[in-house]
Amino acid sequence: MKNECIDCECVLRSSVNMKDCQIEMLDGHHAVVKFKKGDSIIKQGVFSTNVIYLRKGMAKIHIAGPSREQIVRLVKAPTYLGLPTTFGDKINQYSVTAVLDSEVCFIDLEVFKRLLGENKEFSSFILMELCKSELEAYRRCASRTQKQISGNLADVLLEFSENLFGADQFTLPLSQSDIGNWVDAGRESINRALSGFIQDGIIQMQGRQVMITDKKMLKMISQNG
Amino acid sequence: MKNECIDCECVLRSSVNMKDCQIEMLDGHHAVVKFKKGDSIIKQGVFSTNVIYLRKGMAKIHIAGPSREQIVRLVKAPTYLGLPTTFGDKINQYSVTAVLDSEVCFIDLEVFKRLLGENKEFSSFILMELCKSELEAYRRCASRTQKQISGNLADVLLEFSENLFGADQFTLPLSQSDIGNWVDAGRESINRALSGFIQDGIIQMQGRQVMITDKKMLKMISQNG
DNA sequence: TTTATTTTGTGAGATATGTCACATCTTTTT
DNA sequence: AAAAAGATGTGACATATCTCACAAAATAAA
Repeated sequence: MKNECIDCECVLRSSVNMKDCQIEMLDGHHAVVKFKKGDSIIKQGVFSTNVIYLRKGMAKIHIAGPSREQIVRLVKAPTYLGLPTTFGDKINQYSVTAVLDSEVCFIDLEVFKRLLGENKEFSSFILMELCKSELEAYRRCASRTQKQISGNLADVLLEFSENLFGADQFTLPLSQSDIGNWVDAGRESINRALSGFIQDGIIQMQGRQVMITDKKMLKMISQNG
Repeated sequence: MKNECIDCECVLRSSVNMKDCQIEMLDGHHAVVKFKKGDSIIKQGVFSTNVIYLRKGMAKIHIAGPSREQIVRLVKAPTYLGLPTTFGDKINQYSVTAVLDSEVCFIDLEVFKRLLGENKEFSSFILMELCKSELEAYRRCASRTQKQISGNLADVLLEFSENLFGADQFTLPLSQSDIGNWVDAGRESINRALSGFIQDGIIQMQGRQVMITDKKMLKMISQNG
């Protein structure tokens, strides 16, 4: 188990020069856990003293809204999760659920904080990540409310294709109902919009397998839809 | 001009032990500027090498959406602005416009970064701020889309009353049109909802002066509206 | 395999908001 | 002070989505 961290993307990913003693500190205070798709990784409202590093897989971040649970973001490994828990009361501020089989590293909060203090590169890396998240949140907010369903659905498909999977063919990790929840639309509306895309020859589907056949059109719809 | 920073909330606010040399560094690389309400403080798309500290006043953060400009947040002093500009290409990622007469401190980006690196307390303070922002963005996202107009309007009024002004009586710093833009509603709908509130004795208005007379009801509407 | 449970596919009607159209008022500019 | 620009009321109508209702598939559980 010793020196597991040295090879972990957790460290590499931050492209940070960790000192040996810092890596050892990590090694001594973490635990790697596997989650199957559908498993809950972080539960909103629960006390926690860990930062979570998603090593492999994909997860949805969802938060309790006034009337129902709402998906606010879909993330793929590698990435940190649960950072907002670090401040204040150590209560998880949102939930995270695996949407693909995933592997996760629990890092002790105190160790994480100490590392932030000791390693400038590391802390500036985390800072950048947070900036990007905030920006993304703003952008999505503006985008979602200004487009109608087909536009938002196009966005989702493009996000899968370009960011999450990096391929024109992929298997949807979310149900239509979840997609609807994510983009603020009803499940039925998503279904109809999806059917429309198939009809128009923009995508092909068999089960949850999606193949984008007319990406240009999809981008068109994403922009003016 | 020397040692202006020592008294500035900019430093106090971060409740950080700045070394004298660090404060001097700030002193040498900043500029205080006043903005009248309506003035643009940050323009999206423009190159910038400054972080901005809002010392006094209030401002709206807005971002270009696919079809129009969208207000994503309203902030009051004291707070930092434009942090996302720090990463990447130094292009402002959103716009900020004063909604009240404001006072702003432009801090050189490099100096700011150096400070982050040198002062752990400072960087962890900024980190916390970013975490909070991200969370707030998620919450608002979930909230806005799950409520209808009266609920969102109630939220806005409560936000003014509790967070922004800390009083039950205040002057709206935004036009109804802006409020609508902020909560994803048409100007007309906001107007009608506002009239409804007045009719129901929840608020009183004369011009943009608002007085909340039935806060309980307002909170009710905020929750189940 | 059989039985539950969760997803997906579609229709028809209800509705909260958006949109357009004007008529005041206010505030700013000239 | 006059003119121009912007902000606010308010009505009538159009419409994109939601909601409800059911049936068929697909998945998971027993």
